[in-house]
Amino acid sequence: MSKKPHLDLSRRERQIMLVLFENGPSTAQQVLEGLPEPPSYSAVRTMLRLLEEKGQLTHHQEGPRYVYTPVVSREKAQKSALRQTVQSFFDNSVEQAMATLIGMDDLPQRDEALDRLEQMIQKARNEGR
Amino acid sequence: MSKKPHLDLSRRERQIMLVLFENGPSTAQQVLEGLPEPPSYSAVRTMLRLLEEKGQLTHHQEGPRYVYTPVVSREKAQKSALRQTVQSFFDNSVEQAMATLIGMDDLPQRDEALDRLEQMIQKARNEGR
DNA sequence: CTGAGGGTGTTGATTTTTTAGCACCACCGC
DNA sequence: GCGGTGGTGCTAAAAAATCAACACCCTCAG
Repeated sequence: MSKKPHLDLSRRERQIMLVLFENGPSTAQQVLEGLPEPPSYSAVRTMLRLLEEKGQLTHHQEGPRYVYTPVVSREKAQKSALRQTVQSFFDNSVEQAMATLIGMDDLPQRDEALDRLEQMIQKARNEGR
Repeated sequence: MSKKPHLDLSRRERQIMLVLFENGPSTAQQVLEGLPEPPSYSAVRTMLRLLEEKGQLTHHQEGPRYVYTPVVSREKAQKSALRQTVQSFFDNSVEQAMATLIGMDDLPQRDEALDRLEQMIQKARNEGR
């Protein structure tokens, strides 16, 4: 099993996985709607089946159709994605990444968010030991 | 110009860009060394030229050889990467992403890092308005 | 019963990506 | 001067990814 799943996927495969992570479990139709420069419905289904073969997805039947879900849990995917980003773009410095996040202007309700952040820090401190 | 550069790149192209962002400006040889399942030196050079055509890279001569650099500044790439990750995996919640980062176990000198984080928050508060 | 609608599996063709080979040039040591 | 080393550009071929067409199956309305 590769450590960097994203790097092993082709462009469309990646796009599809992202749609799935963004929107949660979806049917072929829904995935199609989430794709940029959408191909044919048929093409999407092929990709989905392929991704399933590669072990990236599972499907379960829901009524008359298939609903696809990433095999990796959202939590793992989150960590993995962040770790990857931090490594590639921040020299492995979690701290720097945090600094950049704080600086992101589009943070809504900034003040409240900062408050909650402080609480998180406190919590982290306590749990630390 | 697309807003999501990563999604428009093929697998190898992406891998190469990442190497460049991780290691900074590099020669073809260095890029090659940074690649997983490394292809031939020649193949790498072709990709580099291609990426340059697509406007992702520039090169400048350094002594006898070329050194390639991403066109997008590191800062922009950082923000863009984080934004993308937050959007795809965290439902656009910067806060949740922060929480996950704080929880990353491999944070070295955890306590000091938390201290500095608090300072960052203070600073953000003041600069906020 | 029968045909339309909406789903699936399979397959082959097209397009893109990826690769490696080859020709050329500059520099350096002998 | 001359061959070897190490870089480049270009290009064709191999491999992978992407796509769309087609056949089949089920369900349900008329």
